[in-house]
Amino acid sequence: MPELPEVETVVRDLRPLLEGRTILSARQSKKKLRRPWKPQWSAEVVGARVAGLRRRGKWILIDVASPTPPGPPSLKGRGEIGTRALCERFDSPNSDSPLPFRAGGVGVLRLHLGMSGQLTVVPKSEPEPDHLHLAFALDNETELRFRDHRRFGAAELFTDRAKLDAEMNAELGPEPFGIGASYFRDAVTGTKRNLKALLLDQTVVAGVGNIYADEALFRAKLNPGRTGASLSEDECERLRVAIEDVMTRAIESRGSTIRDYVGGSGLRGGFQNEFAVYGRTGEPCPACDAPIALARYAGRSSHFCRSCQPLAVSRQQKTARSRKR
DNA sequence: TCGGCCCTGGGG
DNA sequence: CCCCAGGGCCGA
Repeated sequence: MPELPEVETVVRDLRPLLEGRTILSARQSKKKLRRPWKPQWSAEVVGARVAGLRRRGKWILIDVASPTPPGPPSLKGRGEIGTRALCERFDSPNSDSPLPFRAGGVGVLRLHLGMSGQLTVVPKSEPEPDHLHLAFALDNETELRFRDHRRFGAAELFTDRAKLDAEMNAELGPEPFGIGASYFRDAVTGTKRNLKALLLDQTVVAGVGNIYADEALFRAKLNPGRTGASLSEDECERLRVAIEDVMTRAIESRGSTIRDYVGGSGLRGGFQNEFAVYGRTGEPCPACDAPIALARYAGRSSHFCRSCQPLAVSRQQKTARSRKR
């Protein structure tokens, strides 16, 4: 489901709700995610303070100050948490004594929303939804909930932040904002893969998924089936700008909600109302009224305008060009 | 480099 | 029943 704009919206929503808060207890469902949360991680994060929220590509990164290992003995090796003693010990608003964190100890909670993940902060009184996988209590009234009905998501805890960042930078390309023009041109023209596959490849640019690949290709007036190697320098630049542009606009609209997606406080996105091509098969192209076409590239549905995004330069265009010269 | 697969649920 | 879905991994 969620691509970069949706994940960014979740992070922005949750930042003020989570930063500085202490995780008081944790519980998890029995069903496994694609990358499952290990029960021992619950014990490790309880008592930890949320130091910050970040996004890298489609990944959500929650930096937490590690709980102290010596802590209360009852904490160790417990999968099930949530005792009153913990609440009182760590959440006393009057206590300004520093929490017993290991010096310099930092961990990162890394989440991926897969196709159907939702990460929200809600009142505990809200009825528990289906497919809830993880819940972290923040105080007596509020909890952070991660649900994912298709279970393609991921929730993991890493202890070495620098190592995790290095690993992610090795696996992911640059963020779509301010991509170097020469980097992008080389990445595109150096392969015979088609443009749709290129945009979906997280090592080329991080964060683009099926919706925004189609929308960016429409804005750049490029056919998803074109090979990277076939692009001119000018076309590469159009695509680079289109990606940045569509991502920026989508974030401004709080992402797109088609089925499941909600932001960190449960709000739906709004960019689905601005789709030019995605999910609009057969409807008129916003630029030329030709019906939007549907084809399959890189195993994914691809929506585009055959007239605005021609696969090959048409005879008419060739003629027009030669006349110009 | 590509299809198949991991899941659940909704719609035709 | 069939096919489809904002993603990504793994094996031919």
